Amino acid sequence: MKYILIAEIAEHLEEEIVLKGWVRNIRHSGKLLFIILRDGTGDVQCVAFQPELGEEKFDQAKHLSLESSVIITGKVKPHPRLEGQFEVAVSDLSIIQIAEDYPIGKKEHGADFLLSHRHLWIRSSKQWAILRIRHTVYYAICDFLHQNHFIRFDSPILTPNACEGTTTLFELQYFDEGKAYLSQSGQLYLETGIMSLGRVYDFGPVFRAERSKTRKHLTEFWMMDAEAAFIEHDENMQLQEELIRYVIRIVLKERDLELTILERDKEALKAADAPFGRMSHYDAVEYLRSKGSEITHQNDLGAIDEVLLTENSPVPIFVDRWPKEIKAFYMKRDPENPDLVLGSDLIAPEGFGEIIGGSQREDDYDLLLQRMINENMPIEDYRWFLDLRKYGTVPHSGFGIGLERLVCWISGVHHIRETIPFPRMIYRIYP
RNA sequence: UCCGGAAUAGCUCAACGGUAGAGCAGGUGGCUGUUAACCACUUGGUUGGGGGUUCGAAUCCCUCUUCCGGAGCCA
Repeated sequence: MKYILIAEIAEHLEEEIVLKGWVRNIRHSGKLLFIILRDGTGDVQCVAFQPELGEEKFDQAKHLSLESSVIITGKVKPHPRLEGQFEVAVSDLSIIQIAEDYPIGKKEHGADFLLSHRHLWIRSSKQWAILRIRHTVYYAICDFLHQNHFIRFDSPILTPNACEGTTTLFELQYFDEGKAYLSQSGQLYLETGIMSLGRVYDFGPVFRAERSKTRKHLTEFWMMDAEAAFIEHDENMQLQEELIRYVIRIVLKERDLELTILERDKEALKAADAPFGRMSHYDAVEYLRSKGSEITHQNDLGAIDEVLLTENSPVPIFVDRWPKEIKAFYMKRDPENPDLVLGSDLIAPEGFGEIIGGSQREDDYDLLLQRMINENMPIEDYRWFLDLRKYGTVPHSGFGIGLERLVCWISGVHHIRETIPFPRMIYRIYP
């Protein structure tokens, strides 16, 4: 008898097969018994009929609890009521383990309880769907970058300095070498990579010890940083747009069931696969003020501003050419206005907010050094970074995507904590 | 860090100064097509900790703890 995955069940219609998995739900009605079996690749209803399975096995099956692990043998049939679906007529059943009382019930639970049981919560169908979309977003990003000649270049997680001096770092003692820090971004290391490989990206966990407490923040999250030589500001935004639209198309194509489980508005997602909006920070501020925001030309966009900006836009919007005071030291000044930098944020629609930050980088040694001195950065620690501007400097640009934020927007999930297997937040590190 | 809210059965909640209760989960039984199945019966409580007011506190007051929502910072 052939052991198959539920994902492959359509290929085995009218065949006797073996499934191995867990009991998602069980109901019985006299001599009939329905088991919703899940095996990680999908769910299928298995139907046992007492006269066919035998009294002893049927009685055992009746006492299966939620999440018990079982091996089911049976014949694949079309579902009598649900078009295009299948069910399994059970001919044999063996129990691996009867699960103890499963803490996560069929009715609703609170956030605290679910987060404390995250190791079990991930089995629930919505969580299953989100994690599968996360996987697809991850590999679609890598696939797009590979097609565009980007080489994976893993930047270190243990670093001697802050990449962007402003935000808070997790600190640890590194043997006898003094303090080390968990990386907030691999970007500065990526800039070294392009001088060897032309186009590079990294993808890994980064850490922010900010005491942020919102549905958009994690202290440990996965970031993809891409960096490319000879790509300038406008091409940089173009590349980001193509990447995001590619990811949307792949998710719509390969994760339709998961989007349905999550009740994601697929039409809204489809509508985002169209040319993105572009707006300078100056124009964005003017627009927001006309809508009643109190933002000024020296401010970053607040949470309400991000919602206001995109509320009538089906597509994400780039906001670029920011005042240099509110952006990082490494961003290149705007040749048309020395008070601005060639940085861009990509703001996702549907009230979601920022998903990408990118910029053309300062490639002139003297201007970069001056900027670092102005920010009181420890120049000696960044000798290696400044060296890049001494030995064959070139115009170059890059951007960083927060994986969980992208997954959150694409899957239409309310809180970022559901988009990573084990979220790390200011007041939570278990499990 | 700041502002707001919450904590009662395993879970989700009710009771708002006078005998702690429901639904779900668990248990037992019933039902040949169920879809968070249904029906009947049933187990289950130091009302987050400490202190106070009161004849009497889950309920009012103080305090601590934990969590949730939002802001700022950012991806």
